[in-house]
Amino acid sequence: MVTITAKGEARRIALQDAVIRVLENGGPGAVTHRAVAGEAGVPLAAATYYFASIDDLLVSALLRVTEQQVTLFTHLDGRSLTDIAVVLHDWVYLSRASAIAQYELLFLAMRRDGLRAAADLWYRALEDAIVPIVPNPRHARVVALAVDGLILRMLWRGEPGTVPEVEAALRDILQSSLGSP
Amino acid sequence: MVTITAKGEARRIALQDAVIRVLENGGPGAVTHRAVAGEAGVPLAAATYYFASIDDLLVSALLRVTEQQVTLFTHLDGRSLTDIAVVLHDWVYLSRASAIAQYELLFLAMRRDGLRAAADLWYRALEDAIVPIVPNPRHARVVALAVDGLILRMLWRGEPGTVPEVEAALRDILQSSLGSP
DNA sequence: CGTTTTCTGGTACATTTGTACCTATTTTAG
DNA sequence: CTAAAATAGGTACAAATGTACCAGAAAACG
Repeated sequence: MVTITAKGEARRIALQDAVIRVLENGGPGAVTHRAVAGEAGVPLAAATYYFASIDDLLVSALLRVTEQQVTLFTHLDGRSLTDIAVVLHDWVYLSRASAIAQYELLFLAMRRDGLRAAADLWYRALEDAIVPIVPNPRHARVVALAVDGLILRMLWRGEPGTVPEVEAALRDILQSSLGSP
Repeated sequence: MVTITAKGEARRIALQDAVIRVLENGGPGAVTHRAVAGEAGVPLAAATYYFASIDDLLVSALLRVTEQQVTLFTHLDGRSLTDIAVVLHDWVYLSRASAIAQYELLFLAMRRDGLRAAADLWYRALEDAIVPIVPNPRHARVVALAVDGLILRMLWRGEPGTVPEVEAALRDILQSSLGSP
């Protein structure tokens, strides 16, 4: 019978989180069984025990951050623009490792079919979070594209760097498609 | 005295191009001296001779695609929207390796200072190509963000996949900021 | 209780990697 | 033409990596 112990699950999660941290520091190339095990503070065999291949490790860890971000974005329904700016700002700058890992996922998904579903989830969540704010679906799509580009720019340049600046950028993006609200 | 032979330069370029192809197939992790040398059809020692470290190889190859793309985008000045759509479409789908490498560059630039300048070049070229089309600078910034997001989506999803569809997407993006042309 | 499965932690090994080194050969400069 | 520099191509080796294996501890379960 297949039983899942709580302790085992905790270690699995610890390993997934370690992958994210390794990803932030050294990029996808640095994600090795040994590096992840060391980061998680578990012996090497634990990493190979819970995740047979290095791919399992990547897929699992990146599915995890995707889930986290999807829930983060789906809870933005009735929020104000300032609240959204705070969420975006905190995600990019305070959870930078997750944010970077998230986009590394998108690129891995270009090559690995196992990640397609996760990447799709991300795109859908982004659009779903925007649709209630921008009723016109065609405009919503454009806004989603611009927000995607904005996140990339924040990750790379560090600007806009403050919550008010992020809010201003979001306002600029939305204003261009709010001619008929 | 430092002399640069034409033959040597040709091999250097062949190696840079090989990096791009390896990057497309296997991602950054697959870029090894041996893989690149094999892809370029030169012995291993040639790769280590022209590029001391693997980092030199990456930086050099990615600077190359950046240059190519920058010249591609800066020549769009007076072109029609259809022409721009063709350029974008062909770049993403026909030079897919270059396009992917280009974005891998942006991610590597998050971690390596040696790539900051190249990544900056790319962002600047994208904005400079848009400014003549969208006079209002604030709107131009939003359009640049949306185009960036559009490229990402094309790379990942393969849609919009045809030139007319790309043109339609561009038109949607521009329309939102063309209230006063 | 015992036993069956799950987990732990350690070690070993073949493979791949970066890199250094060496000797011919070709190209350039004077 | 000659000497020097640049390039070519081969090989060797230490380090790192994925992965398999094993014996013992802990937990689950009848």
